[in-house]
Amino acid sequence: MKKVTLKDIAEKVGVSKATVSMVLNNKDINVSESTRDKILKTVKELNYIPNSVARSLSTNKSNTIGIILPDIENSFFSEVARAIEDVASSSNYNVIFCNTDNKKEKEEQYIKLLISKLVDGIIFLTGAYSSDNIKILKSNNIPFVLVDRYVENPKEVNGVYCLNEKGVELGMDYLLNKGKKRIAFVTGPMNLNISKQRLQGYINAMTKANLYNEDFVFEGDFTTDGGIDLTKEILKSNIKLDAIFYGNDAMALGGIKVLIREGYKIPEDISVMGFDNVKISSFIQPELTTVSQPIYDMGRAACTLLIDSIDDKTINKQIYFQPELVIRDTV
Amino acid sequence: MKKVTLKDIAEKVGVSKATVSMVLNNKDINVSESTRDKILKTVKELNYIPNSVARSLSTNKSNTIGIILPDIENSFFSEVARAIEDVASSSNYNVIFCNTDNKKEKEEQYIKLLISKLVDGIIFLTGAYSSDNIKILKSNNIPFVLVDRYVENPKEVNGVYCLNEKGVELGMDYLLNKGKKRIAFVTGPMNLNISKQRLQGYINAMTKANLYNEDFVFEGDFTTDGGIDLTKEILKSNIKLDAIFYGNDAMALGGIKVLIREGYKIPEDISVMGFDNVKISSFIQPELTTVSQPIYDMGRAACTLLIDSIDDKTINKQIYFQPELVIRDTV
DNA sequence: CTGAAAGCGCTTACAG
DNA sequence: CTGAAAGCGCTTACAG
Repeated sequence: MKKVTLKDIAEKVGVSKATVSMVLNNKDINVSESTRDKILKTVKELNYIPNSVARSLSTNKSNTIGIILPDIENSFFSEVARAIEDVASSSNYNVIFCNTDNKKEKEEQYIKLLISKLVDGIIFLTGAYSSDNIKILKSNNIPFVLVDRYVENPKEVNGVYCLNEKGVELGMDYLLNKGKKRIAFVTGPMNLNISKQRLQGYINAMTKANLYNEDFVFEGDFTTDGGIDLTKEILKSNIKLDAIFYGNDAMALGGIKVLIREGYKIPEDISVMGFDNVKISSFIQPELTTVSQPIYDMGRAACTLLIDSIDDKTINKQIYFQPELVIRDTV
Repeated sequence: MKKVTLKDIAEKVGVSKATVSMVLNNKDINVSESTRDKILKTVKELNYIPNSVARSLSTNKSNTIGIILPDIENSFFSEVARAIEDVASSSNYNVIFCNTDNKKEKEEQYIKLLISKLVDGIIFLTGAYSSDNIKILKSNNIPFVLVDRYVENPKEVNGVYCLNEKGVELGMDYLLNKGKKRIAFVTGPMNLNISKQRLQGYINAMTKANLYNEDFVFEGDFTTDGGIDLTKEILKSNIKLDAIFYGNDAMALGGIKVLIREGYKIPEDISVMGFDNVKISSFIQPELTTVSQPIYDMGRAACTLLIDSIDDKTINKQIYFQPELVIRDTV
């Protein structure tokens, strides 16, 4: 059973491939009604599915985009991925996803693979603090947009970000207003810009309140398991604390678990604040008070920006989203 | 800045494109050391990235597979997706993912799109109870494997499944042994085979124990929000219950939330059992007692089976995984 | 209103 | 050990 091609249907109808191609691509201003109808009918009859690889080769456009992210299992990234696929598919793009586990080498490998597959653009959530891979993207002249995490010179690349520093300040204001003084902060991996920004928000607020003490800062890794381990350490250190502000929800989830297990009442004995507003954060009990990033919107904006950028390669834009305080039960 | 092609590097080295192609594809048994070295050097120098679309057109192989699933945001599916991408990428395949929201039309649309992109195979997690789309796959002679959810005639297609009926029986035995008698069961959407199988496990166990009462069965939808709504209804119905067995963890999460909010102590006042052993189920407090499907392993097996099937289109195999009881804190 | 022909960038027999 | 040529299935000027 051979695949049916343009040629087959051209022959059957008795026209040239060019004509068939034109009607299939809606460039049929110059094709008579009758031949168009015949062509369309035959396409149905033979169940013709165009070979878009061949199409890509001649048009130099694949109608697929790539998304490079640390781990699709992480609900932050899967929400971004969903948003991206939603707008991509409504603009007739498919999306290839790639898990890097924050490894620079994997990122590089995937970038090259995607370029070789002629993807029309790439959405890049980098976990490696390095601009080498950005250079590869640039030198290959492929449209791309960064999301959430950026490296040097953000002004020179398309990007979608959240105002992390401000977000943490928002959360801190709330904590401070509630009378919390001894507030610990658990950072993300410190090679990531977003970790630095969030920590900066904490430092700003604590300094302003004359409460800053660097012993209250703990370096985490943005994972739930990391949140568990670090919280155990914090408890062991015997520092008396009013609240713990986790640099993201994943760590806060781990933290809450340890706290409850150790007999702490939340928020009576200790308050907990997260960051991200991942879906699960409202599924747990007590529901997590957190700072929300508009994750889905950010993904959507990224994909829209990418597609604009594919259509007009000169675009170079940065979009900043506002974080918001989400008051629930843990403070 | 034009892209560099095979021709460019052939010209620069002073050989034919054929020769370059051969060394790049490791079919260079017949190429002299010296020309091979020269070629490899030039490839590096010019930063040559092969155009794999052109390659696909002549080899009729794209080295990409498609995965069609209801929603990548659902952690069950994102875990499967991660497993698939892991084995795919280690075998040099990329993966395109498609969200269908359980809509048959979307499934069909994506299948056709993927076929037109010449994907080498498709992993299909269908949410629609219909074999029409399976027929399209078959008639196009494209390798595919079903995961988790199947339709008619499973013997005729590649598939990876979990023994759902047995899994629920496992959970029921545990509940029954703990002396629970008034056990409610919340099903998934009843048009899915997996929902029927899980319900059947419940019916088997209850009937055997002489405890079956159809008033204890509630039809859910596998979502957390659905779990919330349904649990409220169950409480309102005033049926006295020892335990609720939810057809999947997502619904159990919603259920636990409602129960706690309404003042029930788990497991003292009422026990809760889930199904899936999704990652979050151990992040909540109390940790969910559930029946685990080996999700990651199932994804990995599916992708391995798909690749085997791509290499040898005659393969037709069904793999069944054993569920396991995971005892934690909610029973 | 329609067709012939070149081209996209590869791979693969085949010939020498 | 290497090259010339055909072919994969489309699209796109160009000509008429």
